[in-house]
Amino acid sequence: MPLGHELLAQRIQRLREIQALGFQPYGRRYDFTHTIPEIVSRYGDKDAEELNPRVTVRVCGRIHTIRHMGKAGFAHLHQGGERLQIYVRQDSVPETHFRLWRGLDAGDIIGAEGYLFRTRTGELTVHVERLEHLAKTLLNMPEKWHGLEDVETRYRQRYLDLIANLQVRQVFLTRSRVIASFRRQLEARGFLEVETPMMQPLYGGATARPFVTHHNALDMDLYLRIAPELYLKRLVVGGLDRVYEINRNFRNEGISAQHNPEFTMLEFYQAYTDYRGLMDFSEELLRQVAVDATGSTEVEYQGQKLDFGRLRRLSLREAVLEYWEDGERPTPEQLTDPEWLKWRSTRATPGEALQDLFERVAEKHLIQPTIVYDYPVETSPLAKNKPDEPQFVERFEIYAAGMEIANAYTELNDPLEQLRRFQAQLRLREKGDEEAHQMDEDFLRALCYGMPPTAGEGIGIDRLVMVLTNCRSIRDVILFPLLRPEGPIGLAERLRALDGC
RNA sequence: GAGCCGGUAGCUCAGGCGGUAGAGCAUCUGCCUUUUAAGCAGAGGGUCCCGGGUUCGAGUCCCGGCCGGCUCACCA
Repeated sequence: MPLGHELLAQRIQRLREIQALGFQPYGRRYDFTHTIPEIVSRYGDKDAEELNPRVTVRVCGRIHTIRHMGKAGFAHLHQGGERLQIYVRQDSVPETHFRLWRGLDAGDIIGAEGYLFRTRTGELTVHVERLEHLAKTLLNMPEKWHGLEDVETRYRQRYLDLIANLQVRQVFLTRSRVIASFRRQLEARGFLEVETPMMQPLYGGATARPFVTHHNALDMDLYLRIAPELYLKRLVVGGLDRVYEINRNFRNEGISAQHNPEFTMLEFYQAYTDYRGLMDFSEELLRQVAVDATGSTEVEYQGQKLDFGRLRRLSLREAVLEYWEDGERPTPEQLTDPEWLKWRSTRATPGEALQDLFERVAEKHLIQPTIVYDYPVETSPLAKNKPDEPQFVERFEIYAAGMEIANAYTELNDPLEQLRRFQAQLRLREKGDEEAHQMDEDFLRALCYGMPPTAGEGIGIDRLVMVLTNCRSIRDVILFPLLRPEGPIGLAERLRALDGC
């Protein structure tokens, strides 16, 4: 009989023993007096005298380690990312409670009532007088020393990863603080949080291939959104001058350490400002997010110090010139010369070639948080032209750790120019570019009613969290990253065999 | 999609040139009333990812597949 089965049989047997002792293997509510983090912060620095007269507490948590020693024993309970030791001795608890204690396993969730004391080695510990059983583990916990290291298991069974690896909990707490910080800051500046369609009859707002789904009752195909942009701008037309949305985008493209098919984006739009205004705003936002998430504007990423205290700013063309490596550095004029660009990229238009050049030459060097501004019009179908250089648009991206983490621009609000841009996209589409924009005539109609001058920005939450938590892979900041199915697990069958259900 | 690396006990990992599969933790039994990677004595536990092939013999060599990681490509 394989161990997995034998162990499961033992644990199932133990359920009956717990019941026979008058406890419930899966208990009901437990009215604790303190969480374990509360105990630690309140009594963690109290010495033995300060714990007299006795402080009685009721605590609960999951057993992580358990040390049985004949007629007594110790265990560490975990709750809320903190741990607390409990001490159970035969002559301090009712007999059935001690028998319950003898049958407890690492992984079980229990409640313990007793008084606080310091052990010989000085560790704050609950001297238990009553136990309660709250949940039985039927499966073995990962090893106490190494924890759960298998990357695949960590992603597939994130619950186990969270139990075994406390740092993982920290990453997701930080992620939550990042999002809360954005909400707080946007709220404070009068931004309204909205929700726009995730299922869209036309997709747009970014260059990407969509997921397609189908609505049965309406018998129509729908696209999972690749961006909320066109809906958010409709709202600005409608007079919601400051709106934002934090939600998932879906892009049917490759998976990598920086790409998950669904990812979380903050998009916000502010009327009556432009991309220069958003540069200043972004700087403030990111500085405060870094502080709220990590306590400092400086964070360490893969051995390098990144400073969100101030964002460096340089134009896309300056970035290409600065990081040029191969052969003779081009002149600024050459970077806008279609003939020169044609020979330096396989892309069809001068603007695409220039951006291609930027991505190849400069992107990987942009380690410190940096604003890169003024992008070619060909790659930015929704952004407003620069008045003095119409082949460029008022657009910037923010880079950190060599990754693009934000994209912003002065929004194109001229419907006639928008129509021309859509037509240019349609021509690309006809040439087989699946990522080119579709014509969205309702969006065009909205612009025809007049959209105030507006600037908008999207910030990739996952990537920003990677940088702030020193994670190398986007899968480490997404609780359940997309994986191929693992195949049959076989647990249901084993449980059925053991329980006869 | 391509290249490289990996998959061995519940977990973390060893297994030299092909010869009946190992450790620590966990589990079970006994001892142990302030331990903390508790300790001591004993025991059980394996579809070596799956399927073919070579061989007297395959965890090991070859081919195909599955799953994952990394690096590219694409992308944010």
